[in-house]
Amino acid sequence: MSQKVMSIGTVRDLTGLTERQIRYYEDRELVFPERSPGGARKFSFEDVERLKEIHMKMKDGFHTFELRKSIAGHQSRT
Amino acid sequence: MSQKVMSIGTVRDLTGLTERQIRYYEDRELVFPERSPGGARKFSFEDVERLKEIHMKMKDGFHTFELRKSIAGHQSRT
DNA sequence: CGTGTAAGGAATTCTGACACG
DNA sequence: CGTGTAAGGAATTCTGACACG
Repeated sequence: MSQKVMSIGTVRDLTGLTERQIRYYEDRELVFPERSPGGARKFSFEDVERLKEIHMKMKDGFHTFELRKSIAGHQSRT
Repeated sequence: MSQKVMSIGTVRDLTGLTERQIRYYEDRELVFPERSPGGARKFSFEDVERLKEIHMKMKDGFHTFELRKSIAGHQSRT
């Protein structure tokens, strides 16, 4: 489940988020997809769950910098 | 694990097969990937395992039409 | 039969920017 | 701050065909 295998379009379909939101959450260091040789983002099922969780918190009024702490602990940025 | 989420390039990397082989095995009805709106194949982790199994059998001298029976039973073509 | 390859096209994804608030 | 969008380019995938054996 932690294997990075899906492209952003698949993640969009699975989470219901827009590509823009997914890229932004990555920019805010809330998720850490890998990259294909060509530069395309690759996400895992865990990332999908994490993104769903992030979005719910956002709807509850949290900001990205706050979530970076509360949801932290999954993976660092090795 | 049965969710169709990876594109053929990812499957290529995970199985070590060539895209040509993967497409051929689909043509021979040994795996049944879904399609994205644009026509791109989408595979599941189960498909990846299945493809590895297929390739091992092939190396043992089996032909695709023989494998369609022996490995059958996973999924039909609904 | 199973697989390689060149060919041309179409869909996918990427980044940086401007916008609004 | 979080997200939408138009812009241009690059990487990915698709199909049908010719090839060899």
